[in-house]
Amino acid sequence: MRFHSPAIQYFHAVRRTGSIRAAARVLNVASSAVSRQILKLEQEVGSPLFERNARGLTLTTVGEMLARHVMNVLQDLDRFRSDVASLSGNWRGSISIACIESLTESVLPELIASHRGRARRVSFTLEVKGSADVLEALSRGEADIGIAMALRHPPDLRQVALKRFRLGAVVAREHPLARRKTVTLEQCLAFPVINALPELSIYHLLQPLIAQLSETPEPAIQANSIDLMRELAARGVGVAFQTQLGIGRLSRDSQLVFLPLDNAGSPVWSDLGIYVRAERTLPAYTESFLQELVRELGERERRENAAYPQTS
Amino acid sequence: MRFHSPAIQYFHAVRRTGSIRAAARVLNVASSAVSRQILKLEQEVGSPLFERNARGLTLTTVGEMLARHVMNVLQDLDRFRSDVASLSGNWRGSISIACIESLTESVLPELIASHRGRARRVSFTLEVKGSADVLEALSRGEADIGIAMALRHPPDLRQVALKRFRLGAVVAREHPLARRKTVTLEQCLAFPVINALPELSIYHLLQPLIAQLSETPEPAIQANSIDLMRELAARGVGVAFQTQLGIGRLSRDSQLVFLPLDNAGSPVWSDLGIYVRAERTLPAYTESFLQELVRELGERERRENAAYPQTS
DNA sequence: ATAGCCGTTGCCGAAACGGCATCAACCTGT
DNA sequence: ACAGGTTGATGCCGTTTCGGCAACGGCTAT
Repeated sequence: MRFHSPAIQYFHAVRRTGSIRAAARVLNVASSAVSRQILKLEQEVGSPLFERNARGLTLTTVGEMLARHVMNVLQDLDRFRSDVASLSGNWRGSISIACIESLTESVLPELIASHRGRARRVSFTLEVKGSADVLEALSRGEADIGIAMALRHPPDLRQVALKRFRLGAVVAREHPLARRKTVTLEQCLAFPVINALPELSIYHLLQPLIAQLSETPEPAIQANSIDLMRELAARGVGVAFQTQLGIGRLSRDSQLVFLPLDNAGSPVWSDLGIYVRAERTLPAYTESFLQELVRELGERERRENAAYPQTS
Repeated sequence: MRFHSPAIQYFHAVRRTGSIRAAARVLNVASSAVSRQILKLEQEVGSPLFERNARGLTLTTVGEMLARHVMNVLQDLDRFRSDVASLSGNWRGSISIACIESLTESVLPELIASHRGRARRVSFTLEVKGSADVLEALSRGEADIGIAMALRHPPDLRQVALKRFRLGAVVAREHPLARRKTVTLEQCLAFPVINALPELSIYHLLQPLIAQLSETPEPAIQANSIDLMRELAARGVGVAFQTQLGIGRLSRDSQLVFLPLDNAGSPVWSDLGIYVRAERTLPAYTESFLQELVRELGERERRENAAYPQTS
């Protein structure tokens, strides 16, 4: 089903790999063929699409415009293909998800397992990144669905849903704070804390609050892995900070306790956004999974806010 | 700038014309070439795209899916082209509008004249149709912007804006009703009325109200042209019904009087929708005009509702 | 039956495509 | 400064694809 000019796919491959020869290797054709198609494209557009650097190619402004168009075409072609396939009962396809680490502990595994139980023919590609990288992967067409902290998103992305979860302290069951219902930041800083490094968005949520405090907390542990921070907290090393999304299993085993943060009487929110490329219609199977994802996150948001009502 | 496989454009032409030979004439190629490209497409999709009837071709279900994809591709290609052109200062393009008759008297002419004054390189194609036909032309990709009565629109269209205007009676200056501020339907029916035929949406707005009345009005004049009905009213033939949108000029000359309809104390609304194909990003110059259109209609809506406040 | 339109097919020349070998330009490590 | 590797571009040539012409069979309306 290749009824689009080879130039389109060649251009797409060159953009992704950043090199004509690398693209040729991926495409299993001679590099000269790729080079010629790119030259032909540039001649027809009437403007160079790449800047020829010594080490590979970089998109020009016009090139980026064409990249957008080509991405729209290829993604819509995918949708068309899946539409045709689902017509003959072949409900199959592949969904690529880019998300931040908070989702990996319980939300995504459970959701995908349940979805695969119903639709075996849908395969998944999962990539864990920082929030900014999630949005960029989405923009570059390397993922279908993105889940990230709700930063300001570029206009080529569409925010499908926005869910807010309470940020809280995570401590071991035996920790002195474990009996409280909520904690303030000051109370936490009396103990060793496990801080997030700046590459995690938790850092940017907490830093302004810490800066407001008079005393500077003693440095304890800094890490860039939510998973690692959680395991450290479980072993009583200190107080970690995250949303309840990431501690489902350990919390069930009663090893960890989640204590919502109380910042001068008001909760500290962590906003999670679900994103999709704006200029795109999703294949039916992707749209279906997306709906489940939104529903599940909404359900968790509701449950947590019921468990820890704002007036506490 | 033809970097898409000829099959795409051939398919598009065949879908529009409904015949291979007609498409070949439009494309200035031999019919055999078109036939072969269609056959090749069907082979690669693995399913027939057209039903070969004795008199031309009709899309199959798969064919309609491909038509959607091809429309997305070609419309997005247009946007890309205009993006590139506007980069080098060539702000040019063409906007195709399908709208109902109410807009032709004053809204569209003024808006287009003013827009052309600023952007000479943008050309317009205007087609006046019934509301249902406006939506269909939009779905079929034959228009960029559609203005129609706000019916239930198909999911492949996006309602950019919804403006409501009061339906009213239109009478000549000398008409006995002309001194009133508002009128009821019964008051109008005491005089000869100029009815809309069912192909006009005004018919469907008024018919339910007329049906509620005890007496059946005597038939006077029925017409399917808003323009004609207005001119008849101006000559004192009877009472016509429409929104104030269509009587700008004659009203300024004080030949016509607009009397908002009062139906048991509440106004009769005529909802006007502005539509665009959903799976599409508009070229910058089209988007720009669309914004002006929405703003202008919003302005008129505001002005009229101020002139005839609901509590009258 | 005839004339006209329809889509399809065989044939052939023209254009486009891809592979191979080669070139000049550039970066990198010594 | 030099050699080795990598980059994209180009000339040559066989293969594939495309498009025009003419003819064929199927269908409709007169």
